[in-house]
Amino acid sequence: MPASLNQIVPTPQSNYDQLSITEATGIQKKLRGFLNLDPLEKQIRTIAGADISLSLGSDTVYAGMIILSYPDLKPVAYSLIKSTTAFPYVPGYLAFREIPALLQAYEQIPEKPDVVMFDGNGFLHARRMGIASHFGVLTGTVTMGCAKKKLAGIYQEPGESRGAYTPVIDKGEQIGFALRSKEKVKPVFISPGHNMSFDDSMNITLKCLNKHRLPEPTRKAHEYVNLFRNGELKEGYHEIKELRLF
DNA sequence: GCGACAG
DNA sequence: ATCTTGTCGC
Repeated sequence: MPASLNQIVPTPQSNYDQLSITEATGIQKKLRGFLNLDPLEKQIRTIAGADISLSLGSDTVYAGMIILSYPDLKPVAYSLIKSTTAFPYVPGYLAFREIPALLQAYEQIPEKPDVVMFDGNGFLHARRMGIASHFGVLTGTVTMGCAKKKLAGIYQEPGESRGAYTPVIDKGEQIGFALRSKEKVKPVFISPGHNMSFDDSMNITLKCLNKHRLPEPTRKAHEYVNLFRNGELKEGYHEIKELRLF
């Protein structure tokens, strides 16, 4: 992580497991000062989905990031890492439980993706520092969040048609969107993580939707980490061979 | 004190 | 998140 940040937050890999909630809150408040939500200027060529798979009653975590071409959304590579976590799941502090392993998965990717979409929130957080924003500030990358449940704020139910969305507001400030990603399903919650705007997060998400409720990046990430946990995929970085029909 | 509460 | 079978509905 950037040298300037190394002075104010502990190294995720070695020190997140031992933090108290009070200390974790302090770190989130410090990181918040580095958050940038300016519009994304460069064009997107690849987007990654990040997720974790866990076994019940085990501290082992199967983390992974799957890279897709954009806007084609074809899987081109994936990075898998088996690790452990000691920090418990506490609403509002998901980053401290999942980021150490996700950082390992990210670091072993030779050609970094232009955007990383997390299975969780970014700005849509009580202290505006959900896992997507936390990871983004730590690594200086472009990130966003897509959660299956609301973490904070209030919102009006979006229209029933696919693509309808409403703002999620907290303390008079917009912190994200509630999006009907598919007809007749509960909405998903979208928010920018770091180095992109609210509009960017919504536009990117809409381009990543197909027939499913979850956008392709996180849907594929979830699929891959589960295959990894079941032993059907191996740890490490792997490129997906282009399927040639002749 | 009460309700909410990502994965 | 994960544990689990069938089942209801588009």
